[in-house]
Amino acid sequence: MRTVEIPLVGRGGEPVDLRRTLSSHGFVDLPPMRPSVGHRSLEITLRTARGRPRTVRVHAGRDGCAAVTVLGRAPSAEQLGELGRTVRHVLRLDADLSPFYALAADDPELAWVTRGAGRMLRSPTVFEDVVKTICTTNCAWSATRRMVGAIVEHLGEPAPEAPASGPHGRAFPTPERMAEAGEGFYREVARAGYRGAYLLAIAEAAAEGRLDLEDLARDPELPDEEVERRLLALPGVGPYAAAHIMMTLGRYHRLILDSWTLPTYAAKVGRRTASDRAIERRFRRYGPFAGLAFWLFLTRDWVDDALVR
DNA sequence: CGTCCAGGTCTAC
DNA sequence: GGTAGACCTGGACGC
Repeated sequence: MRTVEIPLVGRGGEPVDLRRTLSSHGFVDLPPMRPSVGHRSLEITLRTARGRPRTVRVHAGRDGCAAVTVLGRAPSAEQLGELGRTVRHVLRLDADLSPFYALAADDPELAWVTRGAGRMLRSPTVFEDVVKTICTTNCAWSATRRMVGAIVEHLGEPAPEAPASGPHGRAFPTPERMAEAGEGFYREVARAGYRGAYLLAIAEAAAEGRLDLEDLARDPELPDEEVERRLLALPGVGPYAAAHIMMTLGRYHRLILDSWTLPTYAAKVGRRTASDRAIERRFRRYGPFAGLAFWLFLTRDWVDDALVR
């Protein structure tokens, strides 16, 4: 047995569109994830509690299920179950989006999301999403890919069947491994520039137990303000990065207002510019889902674009 | 070739 | 609390 099937249903019984989930945001294009052309399936290399990481392919299965197929030699039943649970986490199937869908159903411009959109893909760990987000700040997407690619290629533990080189087939590195890498790696290999010091400081704090990022995902009782405060306290994390990380944490109250979303919104509503306040007013009706509604409004055509990428 | 700036943040006023 | 300037990197531009 190398395949396990996962029902594509949210926790509130709402539908889940796998392809739309695999196109939910740009991180799907960063190692250790790799989407197929058209985003109909996804390869991802995941750590396991015991033994080497394994690469799985997530694709459409039977009867409204996602199938998770382990590449290479067959895993143990225990490991297959573990990989399936991690994929459920990555696909965010434990979230209940039905209250959001109830609001969106009355919004002509967002009613389409109720067919199963809005499930933001997440990394297995908060640490990974924090590192990746810092690698998106103040640089072009090509630079983000270079930095994250180098981190995974040189520091990530490979699956047994991984290719000899390249970033794929390797799990995202642990904080310990990223802390060991040292300044030289971030400067000369990842070419992360001034971000290197931020990444190193966060990796060291997490490795030494001074910082528990995973707690942010584990504890739903933490108020949004407290989560945001802790994120802003991290070196290299400002308002944009905190809002983006909070979205990966399933906290959608804040809108991501940055140099891409503002002009994109303006273009979609046929204006030259758009103010933060006007956008916040437009999406206020979504309450705790405002940031998610805004994001989906901007990325509606991403699935269609994926067909021609 | 120099300047600008990309899915910003930090520090110093 | 709000606002300049500096900041690594490397493509995209203008000259």
